[in-house]
Amino acid sequence: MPQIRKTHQRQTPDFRRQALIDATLNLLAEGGPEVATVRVIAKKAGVTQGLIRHYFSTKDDLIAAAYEQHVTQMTEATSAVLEQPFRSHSARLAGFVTAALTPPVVDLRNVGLWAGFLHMTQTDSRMQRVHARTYRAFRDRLERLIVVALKAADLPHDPQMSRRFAIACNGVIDGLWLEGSALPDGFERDELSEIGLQSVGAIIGLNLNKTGI
Amino acid sequence: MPQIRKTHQRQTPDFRRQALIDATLNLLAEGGPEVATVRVIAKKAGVTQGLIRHYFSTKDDLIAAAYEQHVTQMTEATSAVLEQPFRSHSARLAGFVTAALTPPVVDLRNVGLWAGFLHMTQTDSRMQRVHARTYRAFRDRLERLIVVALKAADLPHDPQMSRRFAIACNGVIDGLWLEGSALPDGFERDELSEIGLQSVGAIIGLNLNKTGI
DNA sequence: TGAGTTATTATGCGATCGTATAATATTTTG
DNA sequence: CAAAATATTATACGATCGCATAATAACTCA
Repeated sequence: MPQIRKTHQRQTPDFRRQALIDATLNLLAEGGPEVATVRVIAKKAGVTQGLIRHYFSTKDDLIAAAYEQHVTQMTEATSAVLEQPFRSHSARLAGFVTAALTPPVVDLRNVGLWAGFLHMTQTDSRMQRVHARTYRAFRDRLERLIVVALKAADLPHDPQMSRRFAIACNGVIDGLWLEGSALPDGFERDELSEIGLQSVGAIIGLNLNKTGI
Repeated sequence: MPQIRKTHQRQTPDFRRQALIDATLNLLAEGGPEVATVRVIAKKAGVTQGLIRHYFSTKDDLIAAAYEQHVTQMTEATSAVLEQPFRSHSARLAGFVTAALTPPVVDLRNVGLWAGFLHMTQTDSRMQRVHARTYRAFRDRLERLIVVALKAADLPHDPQMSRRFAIACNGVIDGLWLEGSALPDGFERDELSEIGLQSVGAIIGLNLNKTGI
């Protein structure tokens, strides 16, 4: 009986979509938009370039899908820590800040993606909406944590102040995230999150450094 | 006498080089690497694309020249403030931090450029050297300012500690710079620099908020 | 097992990419 | 004012871009 040589294997749509999205994100993170061409993406995903059109009506569609997944994943990676119990509201806030300043959130890959997506989020309206929504979700969550921690410590707080606190803390966190991700060897282990806790604590007037868990 | 129609005007090499570099930076900042093609750059500079080859041996050469000018300009914009006299060493440090967190250093254009250049600085060895040199120059200057301010305040300091302080403060500054530039409407006037002074002060244990000039 | 479904490959098209070279216009100079 | 120098334009080439369509292979199910 003749040996039939399979040229390829069928996969489920979900599998292929995911492979294409992953390849897109990896290329975008490593080489930026110029490198992430349809042909290179397809090759990295282990398919031929025609298949992209079969799953995404256009390249921009694939990019947008990849962006949506990336920001969702980033948000979840930071928020997951809040599911566990904490000894105090301060510790809860500290845990959140620490998670945002620790791998896998702090990662050169994520900075590369952030840079690669920046201009698109300023131009493409679809990605603009996703960006705005995600940014506000993170900051609002941070603000709620701050307010609760201030209340528990019997410190004064009002809406205007807490909003400003949240903006400031968000800025510090983003900055440290940027620095730590872009310069992996620039900080020692846990140094980044310690600085983050100290800074956030200084901004809102609460000591977060040794709150335990 | 016949009307002779000039098709173009000659310009000095410096003028054309500068026009090409400016066009490159503007396009890179607004649209990223994909938009900054030789044809678009030439058009924005008011010349035809062939002229690029006349002044730069390759496109990468032009990009590298543009990057070099950009980082130099950024550094100078921040350091210029140190030329003026200050009432105290703390005020001097505060002035430096404030300058780094105020326009024209804080600018959406600069973030766009930073994002556009990121992958190149990770890949191209020439741009990598420029990046490393500039980053260290900024951080070292910050460290010297911190050490002097600590000494003047009779606070303890040692090499290891001041290095860590400089890294941390640099991180906070970069973060706030990023946040303030990318979200121009997210902060009120002077809010960013105030947060920066508060955070840097908290990190090194010195009150910088109302040091005057 | 054979027809139907569709995932996948194969191939081609027009546009644009960076680069190279020739032609031309402008300015300088002897 | 003619000739040399060179800044600038004009044009072309091969490679690659995103996208479209046809051909083929793999799987499903009556």
